[in-house]
Amino acid sequence: MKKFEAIYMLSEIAMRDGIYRYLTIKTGVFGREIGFSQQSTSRKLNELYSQGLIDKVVLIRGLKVKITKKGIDYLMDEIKKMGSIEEKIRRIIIEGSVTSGMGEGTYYMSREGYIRQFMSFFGERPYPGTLNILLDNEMGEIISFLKSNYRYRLNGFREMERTFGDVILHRATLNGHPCFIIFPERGHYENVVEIVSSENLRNKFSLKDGDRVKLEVFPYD
Amino acid sequence: MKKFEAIYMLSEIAMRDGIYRYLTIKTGVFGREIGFSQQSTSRKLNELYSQGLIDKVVLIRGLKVKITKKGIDYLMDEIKKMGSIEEKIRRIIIEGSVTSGMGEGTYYMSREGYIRQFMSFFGERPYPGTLNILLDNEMGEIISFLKSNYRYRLNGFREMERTFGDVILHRATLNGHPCFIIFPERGHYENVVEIVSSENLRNKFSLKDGDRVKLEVFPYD
DNA sequence: ATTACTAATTCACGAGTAA
DNA sequence: TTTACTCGTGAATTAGTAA
Repeated sequence: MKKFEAIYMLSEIAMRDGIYRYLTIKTGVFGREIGFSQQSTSRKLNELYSQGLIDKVVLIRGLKVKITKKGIDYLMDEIKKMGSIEEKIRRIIIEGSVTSGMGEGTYYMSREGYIRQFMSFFGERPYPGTLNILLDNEMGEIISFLKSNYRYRLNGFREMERTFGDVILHRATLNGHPCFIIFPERGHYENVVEIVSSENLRNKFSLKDGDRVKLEVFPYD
Repeated sequence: MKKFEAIYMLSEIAMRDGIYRYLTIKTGVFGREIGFSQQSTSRKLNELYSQGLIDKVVLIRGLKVKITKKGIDYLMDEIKKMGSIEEKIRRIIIEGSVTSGMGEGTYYMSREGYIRQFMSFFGERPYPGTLNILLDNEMGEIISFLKSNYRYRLNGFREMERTFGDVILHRATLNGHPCFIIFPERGHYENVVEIVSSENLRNKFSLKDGDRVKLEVFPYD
């Protein structure tokens, strides 16, 4: 039996609380639940048993199984692996360098229409200006991911005959400092992202154009 | 392809950073790494592609793959499942009722030989007495697990012609209050566990014999 | 050189059934 | 009744190649 299949079997037993105490099952019923025939389930459980991953006692009707220490270790390994994958998913690391432009972003982030929504999400008032980061090449993929998979979005509005579009926001850190990364929902095909924070990050970190920075974006937070 | 196999494939891609950016692979090499032939790997990747779980572009030599949003969601589901299993593994819940006996345990936990080791592990001095809990039936399995899978162990010693044996310790909580559960390494076949804490738990919670309590044991902490 | 098709092979699956 | 064995069947795998 392939390792990932053993993990699947063990996790199905674990979810039914067969970890520290015996779980009573019938190969027929259990098999139907996990997608195998009675015979295959019996065979697979015996295989797990002979690998020392589960304890198994045959009863008059049915059997009781329990994951062994070795089985728990086996599961724990897989859990750790999944944990490291979760980290990769939850924390996107992108690098780039500071570029000039407190222009357009500043104008945008001083519109009360956006600020009100921003404050209702995060409870803090953004510094009325953005820090622009020119991303290293090949980061465009990530931008397009962040544009279509977001948690926070500021609705657009009209103000004095001008239309302001929807804006997408992600929690992020710049050199470890909490901030937000924003994109206009439409347009924006360049390799530049804008950073918003309650502070003036350019001053706070004494950033000059061309300085390297590390951004971590948290699309699931 | 079975779901758990798709998860396996996706996690192998994820671990190679094929999450937000394209990962360049060759079906032959990648296949060897993950335990399949070149042909099977090609077939499986195409299957993932037709299920919308990965993006895939064939290059002149090799191909580039990237997990899609759908694939990430798929992985995230599995990660959550593993997280819930981890909880079950790390937190063993047992219930029982208070029983009398500040006797033997008290004598033991006032021996400096044990106290010194206890303090070097946990930095606190145990109250010189134990609270005994009679476990509900069928908990014996768990005791035997905790006896053989421990993190903390106090070495035995000789004192005034008497031999004190090794003692096994686990972090735990009693009704949510941090404490320790102890067993003598040898003997102890009853259905009773002893609880040690820096405080007198019986007084703190006004426990009388027969009162129901909930214990959580953390064998991995 | 590398993917992916086709064909040969294997081995996993489940029906039937003994225990 | 339910497990688990035997065995026929077919799906999955890989070897051989075409593209």
